[in-house]
Amino acid sequence: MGESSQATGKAHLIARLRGAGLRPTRQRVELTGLLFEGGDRHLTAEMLHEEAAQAGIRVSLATIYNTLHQLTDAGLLRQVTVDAARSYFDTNIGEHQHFYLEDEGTLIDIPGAEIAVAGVPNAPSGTRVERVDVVVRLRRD
Amino acid sequence: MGESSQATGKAHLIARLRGAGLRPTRQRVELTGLLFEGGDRHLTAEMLHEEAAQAGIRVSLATIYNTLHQLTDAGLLRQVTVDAARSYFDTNIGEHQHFYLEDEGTLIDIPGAEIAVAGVPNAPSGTRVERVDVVVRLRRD
DNA sequence: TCAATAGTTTGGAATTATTCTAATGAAAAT
DNA sequence: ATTTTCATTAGAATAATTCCAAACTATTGA
Repeated sequence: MGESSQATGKAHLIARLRGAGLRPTRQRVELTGLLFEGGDRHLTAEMLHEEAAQAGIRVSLATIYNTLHQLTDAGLLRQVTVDAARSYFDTNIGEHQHFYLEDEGTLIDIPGAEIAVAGVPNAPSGTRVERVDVVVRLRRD
Repeated sequence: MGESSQATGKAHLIARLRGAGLRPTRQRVELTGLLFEGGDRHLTAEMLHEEAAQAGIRVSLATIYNTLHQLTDAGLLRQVTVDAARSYFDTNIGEHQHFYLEDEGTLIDIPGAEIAVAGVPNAPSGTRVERVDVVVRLRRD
């Protein structure tokens, strides 16, 4: 019963997908459920695939990739490039930056208000700044 | 004559490799020559391999990768992660940041003095900050 | 100087993340 | 209900990178 604000907010998810111009297919609804109903998350395609499997959701890896990219293009996810080996997708699309724990491959958000980059030179002519990414790389000591 | 500061500073290259604890093999000397005798550069393994080929240097791609990583570990190169698809290696190891032209996959240095990051929170306990990377992503407009 | 040792290079196979493809299935439009 | 459009899927294909075992080279010590 009672579909609390988070759990199983299916209608909400469907609206979200529609808003992004995406058909609310079974797979997309279930994946966006996993993605957006657990606070801020940083996941790779493999991680999401695994999580879907655990949850009993049948989705191919190809669809995982498709969906992650579509959501990214729609501005509902942000792709984070910190490790050449894999791509992370961040469900937090607000302004913020990251700590990256290189030893474990873990990302931690740094709220946008706390951090500031000063002195960025003008973008070369013919280009515009799309985003400024800050990655604070950490090592266990 | 004296081997001007740049051109054909073979002895210099050998000393550099020795200093890094690496045997000055033919391949390493030639590759470090390409890397360090042309100012600040940003290259991928494939780019260096190609460049070596052009210069008539016979080296396998495996050795290119080995050498790039060894030089990186020795602190003579800095690996730059801006694109999930490939790794760049930067011959400028001084403090600086980068513009990244996403449309062309090109990196441009931003001198360290010009840019500053303020408000980085303390590193979580048990970790230390290894480096703060700033990437200003550009798009053609 | 030369053999013994330790470290290096190499081609090709192997691995890994990701993308592509063509066929099948499902949602939207008529 | 049917057609049209878009999505999903398994598996093949790609691309960057790493691994491997054999062949080679620098260094060391007699």
